[in-house]
Amino acid sequence: MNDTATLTTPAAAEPKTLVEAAYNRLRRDIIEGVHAPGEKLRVEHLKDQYEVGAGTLREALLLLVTDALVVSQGQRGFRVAPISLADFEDITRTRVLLETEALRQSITRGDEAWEADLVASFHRLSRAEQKLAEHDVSTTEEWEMRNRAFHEALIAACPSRWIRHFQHILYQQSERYRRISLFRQPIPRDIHAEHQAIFESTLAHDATRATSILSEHILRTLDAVKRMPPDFFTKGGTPR
Amino acid sequence: MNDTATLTTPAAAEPKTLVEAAYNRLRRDIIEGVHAPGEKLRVEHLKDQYEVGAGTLREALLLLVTDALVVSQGQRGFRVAPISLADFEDITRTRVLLETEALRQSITRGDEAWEADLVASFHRLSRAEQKLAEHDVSTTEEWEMRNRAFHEALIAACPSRWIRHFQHILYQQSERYRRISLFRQPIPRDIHAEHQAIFESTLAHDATRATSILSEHILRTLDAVKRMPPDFFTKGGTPR
DNA sequence: TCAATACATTTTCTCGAGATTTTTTCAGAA
DNA sequence: TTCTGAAAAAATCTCGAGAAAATGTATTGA
Repeated sequence: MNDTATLTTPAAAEPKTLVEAAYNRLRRDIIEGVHAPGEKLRVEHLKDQYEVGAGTLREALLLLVTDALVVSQGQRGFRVAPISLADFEDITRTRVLLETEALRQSITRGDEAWEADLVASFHRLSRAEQKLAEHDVSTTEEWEMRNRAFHEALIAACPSRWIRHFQHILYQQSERYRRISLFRQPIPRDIHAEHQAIFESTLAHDATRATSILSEHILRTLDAVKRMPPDFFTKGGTPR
Repeated sequence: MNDTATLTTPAAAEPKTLVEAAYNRLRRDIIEGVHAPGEKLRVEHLKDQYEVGAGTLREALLLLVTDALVVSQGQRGFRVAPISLADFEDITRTRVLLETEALRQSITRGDEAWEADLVASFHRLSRAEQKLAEHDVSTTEEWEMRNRAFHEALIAACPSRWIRHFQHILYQQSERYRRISLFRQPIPRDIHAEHQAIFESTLAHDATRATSILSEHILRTLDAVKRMPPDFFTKGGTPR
């Protein structure tokens, strides 16, 4: 897709090296909660599980530090980044700050190609939400992907690579929280209506309204997590 | 200093592993322009220069990808992140967005300890600027450190680790631009007056005024870089 | 002269083993 | 019983050599 890889995650497209492959698999497993928050990541064990050498796995773990999904502590190895309510609140509010600004710029600068892509990705998301409403649980994974694609399409016309880069990292973080906490719950809010409202006001170039709804949309997830049992974060999330 | 290393750069304090040591030295050299933007970073050559093994240097380079000071391209090795006017403009504007918000929160939430630290770091910066005004060029390095410390002290009371984290990365980036382009030039603007204005309005809890001046302060550097010769960025900066 | 293919060199990527460091275990003393 | 400290175990960090890939060069044919 793009070759100027200044600010794209190292292995955005398809992995060409073993490090990138291991990085992708590890990232997925961490976001999906296979490796619980705070869990120690022992190279000796993981290298067999992911079928790579020790050095290779180390490099993959180092790349995950970039995304703040893994923390490395001096001479004491690696650990899955811990979670906390305070951290999620921080992530959410910073996301609001960046994503609303990005959307504002996107609406101002977006051309027809951007609009077309946005329409397409909203359509794909709507279909997934339709299936989800019919209690077709198998499409949850697909919904996650399309939800992410929709949020990225909204701000795709924002000219700031840095804002998009930071947004990407924060979205990834919030996805981890969402999956760990709400994975199995049927989605209670009428998310589709929220998406539609964001979509329509964006297409209408109503930046004030669009950013306002997007802001509430993101913040609502925070309320949902706040309603989790109080001991949820101390226990490090729900294991599989 | 802090042990909860969730969002701190891996080797913030003193390096305890060879990887961190090499990472620190490499980062300094890139920021200071020893390795020019776009330059290819060959592991085989650099491992002798930095006196570590090949694998170790690879890991250090991977860590630098975190800071977006190095880009890795699939199977084609590492490169110093390129520079461009567009990128610097992006960095600067994003910095304004984050740093003003951080300052606003800092002013709201800051306690007496924060104020005391701020007074101290402003004092240290003032002394350095005094020496600089007396054409004592040897203190430029010290001024860089204290300028950074002052900007960090301003937002130290901002409760958002993520905003501070992103600000840290962006400051590092802009430092690279500033050093590559303006290192030898005597600083033309009356930066001390700007710093003093920011400092005083912050202490007075005048968030509107403080963020406004900070905003202009950061943007002024952009104007300075814009006045560089047009072929500056295509040539990849001024080598030593 | 130019283009295309094949070869040779360089560089990156990968792996396993040795050296340090951290963590755990366990015996002995207070 | 509880604490201390040393030895054992485990894990991390580091390094150099071999395999895979990319780049550069030369040769061949049109």
